Amino acid sequence: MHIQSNLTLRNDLRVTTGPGGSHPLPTTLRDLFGPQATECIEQGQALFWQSDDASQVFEIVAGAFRTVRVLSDGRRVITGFLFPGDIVGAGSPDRYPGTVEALVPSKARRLPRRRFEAEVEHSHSLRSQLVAHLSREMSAAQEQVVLLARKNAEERVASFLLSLVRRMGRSSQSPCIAVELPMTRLDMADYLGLTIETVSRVFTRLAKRGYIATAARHEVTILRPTALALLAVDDQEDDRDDVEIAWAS
Amino acid sequence: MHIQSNLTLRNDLRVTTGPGGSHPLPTTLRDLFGPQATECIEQGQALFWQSDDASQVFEIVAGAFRTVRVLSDGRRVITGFLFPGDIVGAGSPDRYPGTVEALVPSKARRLPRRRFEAEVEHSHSLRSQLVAHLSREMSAAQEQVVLLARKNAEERVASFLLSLVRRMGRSSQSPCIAVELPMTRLDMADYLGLTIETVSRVFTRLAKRGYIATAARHEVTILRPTALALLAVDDQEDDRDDVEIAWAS
DNA sequence: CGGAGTTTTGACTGGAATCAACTGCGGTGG
DNA sequence: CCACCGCAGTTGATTCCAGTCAAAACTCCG
Repeated sequence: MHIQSNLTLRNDLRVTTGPGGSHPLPTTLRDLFGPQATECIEQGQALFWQSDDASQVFEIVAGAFRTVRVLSDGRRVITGFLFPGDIVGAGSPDRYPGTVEALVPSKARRLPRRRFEAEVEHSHSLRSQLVAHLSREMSAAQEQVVLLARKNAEERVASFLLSLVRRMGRSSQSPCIAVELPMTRLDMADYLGLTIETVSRVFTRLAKRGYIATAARHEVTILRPTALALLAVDDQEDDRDDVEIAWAS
Repeated sequence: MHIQSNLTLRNDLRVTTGPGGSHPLPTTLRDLFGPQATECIEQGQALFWQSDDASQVFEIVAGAFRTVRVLSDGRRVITGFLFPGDIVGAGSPDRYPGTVEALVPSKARRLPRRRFEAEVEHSHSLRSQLVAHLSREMSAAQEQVVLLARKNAEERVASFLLSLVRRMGRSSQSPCIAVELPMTRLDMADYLGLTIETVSRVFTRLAKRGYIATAARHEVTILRPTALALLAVDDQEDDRDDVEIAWAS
């Protein structure tokens, strides 16, 4: 029951403006989106809505997104943020579990779910990548559960900032790290299970203590990463043994 | 293309807990564990520990388990409970994300992960079941995120009780439902992001209002399921279209 | 400059945590 | 049998962290 449709699926659409260049064979999940057209999503626009038929899988190409759930009485929860390279919709065979909205003008590619699944079906490597992908999503969700169940406001914000650093990757290995915050304070609050006021207060408190500096509205500089990591508690306990903490007063 | 017809398998219970029925072909993930020996795990004993090499996959046969994470300073979080029929360890290719401990004397079967993966590799049907399984785990985790981020103590307890009813299955369709609680108040508290005292207070409050009755220590009767469902808010918003809101005063 | 939306700051409130005492129950053994 | 213990759970008094309400300050626009 093998179908050697790799060639037919790739068609002969040229890869347009992709940062990746040529794609001889889909060796990663991302590569599957190579031939797809890049769509522009303006700020606030949704990629898809909660409970929609999950008929498409998306790759984020540029910008940033939030995944939103809303309770019947209006309470809002953001279950995650999406950044370039992320794939969304792969783990929901039925309905999308939340609405995905662009935080800033963004770009994405889409693939019909049947195409995505067919491709994954053909390749052992892609299959294990998919499982690994779902596993990573799961452990992120569990980390969030720990944060919401047992961390206080400061610990939540500290964990959040560090997770952003980890995902966006620190460019230089300088002691201070600049982090872009494409989301608003409200988005952070709804992600961290806090209010906008509490998030704001924690930011100023951390700034006064010299842990961070809030340059522009949507940018934070982390001045003392190790101190912040202490605040964040066990933030995803890697068994790193290079703990080496700087006890600067 | 041949994509359809992989959804034909219904996930839920067929003849389970039968003492060693015949297993002609593994058609469900559970069937894979059929030939394995059933191990007895006594109360408090762990099936595996957080950060252990995830070299085994388990099927819960009898009893009940909790999945525990502990922060460095001792704060405890229970990320989930496991009941007969559940499969655990399938979604963690690397390390187990938490410690799984028996709440009561329990039984389980184990399969080496390589065997599990090899079997799944052979069968298209098992593969899609695995994805469905991971997807269900994911949506449970997200439901927990919503609960922890935005629900108050009463709503959390109400949601919890209803989720137990949903999982254990109401035996009779009588208006009142007896639910067994194999876990202690502390377990519930650590699952719901509350303290033991708050859980206790909410139980008595719900009992005084006639929503539930606490018969024995480890048993609750739900007297008014629909009232409790209202309290639980949007508890996993099925897209029921019989919304029909009563705008009483 | 003005106006709307976002963020910050302040005063006060409230719900859950904390601290502490008590109850009830099951087991154990005198 | 019952006195004793220990544990799980309940109840009460008080505290405190984050929420709420309100207003001011800042930004980004035209």
